Amino acid sequence: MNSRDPVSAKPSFKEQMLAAREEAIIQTVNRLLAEKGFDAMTVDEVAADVGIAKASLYKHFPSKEDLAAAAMARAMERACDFVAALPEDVAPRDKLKSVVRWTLEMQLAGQMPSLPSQNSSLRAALMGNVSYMDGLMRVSDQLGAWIESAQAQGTLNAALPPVAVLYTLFARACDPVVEFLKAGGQHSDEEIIGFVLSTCFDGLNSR
Amino acid sequence: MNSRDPVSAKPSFKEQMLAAREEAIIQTVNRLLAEKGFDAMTVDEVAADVGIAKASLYKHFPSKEDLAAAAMARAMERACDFVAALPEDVAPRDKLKSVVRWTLEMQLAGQMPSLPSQNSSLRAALMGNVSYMDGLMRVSDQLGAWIESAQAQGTLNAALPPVAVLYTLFARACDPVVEFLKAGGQHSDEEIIGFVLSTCFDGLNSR
DNA sequence: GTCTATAAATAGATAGAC
DNA sequence: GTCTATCTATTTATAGAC
Repeated sequence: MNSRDPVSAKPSFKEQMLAAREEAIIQTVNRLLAEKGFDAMTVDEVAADVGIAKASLYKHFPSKEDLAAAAMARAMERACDFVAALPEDVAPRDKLKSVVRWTLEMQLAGQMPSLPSQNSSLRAALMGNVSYMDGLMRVSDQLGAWIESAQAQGTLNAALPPVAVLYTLFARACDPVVEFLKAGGQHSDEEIIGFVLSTCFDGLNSR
Repeated sequence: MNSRDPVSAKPSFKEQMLAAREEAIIQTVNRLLAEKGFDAMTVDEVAADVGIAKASLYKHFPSKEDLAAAAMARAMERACDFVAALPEDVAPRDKLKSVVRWTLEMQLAGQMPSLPSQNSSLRAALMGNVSYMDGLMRVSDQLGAWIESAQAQGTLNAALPPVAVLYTLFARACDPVVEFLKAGGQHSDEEIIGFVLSTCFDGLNSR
């Protein structure tokens, strides 16, 4: 159990410093992605914000796309953790609601990164990031299972294909309505969350 | 009634050619904005697509932002026309539904331009474009009136602030769910429209 | 690994002839 | 107004010393 056994070895001080720096980088990227988006974010800016030279940044991540992918992977990990930590005894529909609420809270806190879905080089970097893909699959599988349960229980509209429901829930994580209502300044964060949750699950129609 | 009377004058051949060229430019920009978004669209590309030199493009529009704003203004005009052409005898809620359906059809046809909401220079160009601002106000006013009517009639959830409803409807015009479902290839355009309309107005919950 | 300095490429915008 | 050619700034990425 030493440095010759990389699996169980306790990380050395150097390794811890390295990990801490990468963590700082990812957090900065995460914030910038949430603030201004992928295209407007520059690598110079990231380096300056972290407080290291740009060349050092490229020792950790080989490209801007990989930088963004790492941040998305981290966000997906957090989503995974949240999903896994939900109490068992809650109805599947309410679990889905909790997840949406969580994504809305992240957005309002300026901590939800989002990427342009059209960029192909970015898609390649995302699909090449095993951590991201793993998290995405796990979250999708879990949400998909809850969706089907809720539809079987009659609490979720069974006329909708589960995948359409899944996409609709994912889309709430980058819903422009949140930022617009926030920019309006007329409503508290909790009110905004209530409105979006209501339109999402209850719809616009009167009941 | 000649060239000295610019208000009522019949446009000269030269003016018609100019207008036609600008129309071609705007249509190209519209398509590129729908395909790849503002950041990925380059001015070189626009010029090449239209078939003129880049410098010529800049004689018509002073910047890339103005180019995009012109395309958005045109799209807003079309929205205005559609809204104005809706039959009077339809219930307000169904008029709103028709408008959303129209935006979904535009998206599926690859003709709905969309801009990043974070870019500030872009916002300035948009707000400086009187045609766009005029169309935006007219559409917003009309939709707002229908929203309040529908809430008064009890067909739309009156617990939601009208502005939240308005934003939710606007957001459907750039809903990523549409492109994801389209990319999935499992559903027809009409099915996709049905799903999105259902989630928007009926919500995800079972009824 | 971190730094300074620089390369290499791209893209928005313009000069000046016609 | 349209063109070719060019400018200028920005940005991703790297070379090479320490």
